[in-house]
Amino acid sequence: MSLERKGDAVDTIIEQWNRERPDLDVSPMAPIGRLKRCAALMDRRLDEAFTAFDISFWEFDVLATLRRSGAPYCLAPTALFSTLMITSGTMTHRLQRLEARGLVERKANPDDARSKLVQLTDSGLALIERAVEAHVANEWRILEPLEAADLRALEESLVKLLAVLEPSGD
Amino acid sequence: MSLERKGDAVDTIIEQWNRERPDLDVSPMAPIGRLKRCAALMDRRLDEAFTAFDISFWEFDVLATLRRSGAPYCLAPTALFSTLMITSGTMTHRLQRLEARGLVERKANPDDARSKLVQLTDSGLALIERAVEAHVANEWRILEPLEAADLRALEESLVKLLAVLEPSGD
DNA sequence: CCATTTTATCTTGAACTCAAGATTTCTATA
DNA sequence: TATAGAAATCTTGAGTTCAAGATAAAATGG
Repeated sequence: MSLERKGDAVDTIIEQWNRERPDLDVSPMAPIGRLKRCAALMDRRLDEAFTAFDISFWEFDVLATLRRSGAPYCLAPTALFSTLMITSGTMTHRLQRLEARGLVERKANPDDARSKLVQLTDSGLALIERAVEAHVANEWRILEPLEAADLRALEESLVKLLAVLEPSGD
Repeated sequence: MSLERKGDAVDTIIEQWNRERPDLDVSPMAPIGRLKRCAALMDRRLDEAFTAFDISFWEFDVLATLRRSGAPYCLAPTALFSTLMITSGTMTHRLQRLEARGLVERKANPDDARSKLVQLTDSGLALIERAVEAHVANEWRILEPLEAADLRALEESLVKLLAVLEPSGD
């Protein structure tokens, strides 16, 4: 039951605060600090799959959003940057890069002249089809060391945390 | 037992992939996607506490690392950027900013002329003492909607995930 | 004690991001 | 149908980050 756990980086931080500021109860730093650290380490692991395709995380994100929207793999910029949690300016920049690489193309929106739709090119589609396979395989590999029960518990915990954090919970 | 859960953003993404690429088992996207999304949303919430002190997240991070190292609140740059998971170049830039704001100062290292130690100024110390209090209070506030048992479960899950991701597990 | 290697840090240049403001087009309504 | 307000996007400028290379000092092995 009470297995001794070797302290990780977050344990060290909390011990330091307890020594320096015993007046503060910093226990929320445990889940929050680990969340941040897990996310940072996870990003690095995920990036490894993308470099094999010469794309970065954000390029994958945009292409994958278009791909999973279904044929004809075409969305308005607003739909993209809302989903991706980035600003419109960042979206403009990303689209320029992707268009320059020939992975997406812009076309007039017949219903709204304010926007130019973004569509996967054949080349972009071919790339994302292979990249997403490698990405998912990589995710399986990363999580493989976790016991099935632990993975389920993690999933369940994150569902509850996300529900608390989602803007809809304002 | 089987309460219906309203789908979140990650559920939508997984449903899309299942429709578009039924050949792929994308179930690892559930925990990984939520981890990323939780981390992004958490960052925003944490930032709110810092803006009240006119500092950004990275400024807090550096000052806090110095503060919790204990008196005399003085570390070598390498110790700082290793802890903070950033490159040396980024550290140089951050230190220049913090020094310009009068929150840290540089002093010769008597034991190693290659490094100039970084130390909190009185002003920097005063700032971080107040900022960390606000930060911890904010963390309590953010997690407060979670049931105690759920918080414990989350904590436990993240410990296990972090153990899998930490570089020591190479 | 000298040459080599390692360590610590800084410099440089490019990339990515955001906030705020500008532009163009749509929408509702008087 | 004008017109004000809303919406979609782009532009601009500044800030943050990293990778790679430069520099200086320390440690190591004869």
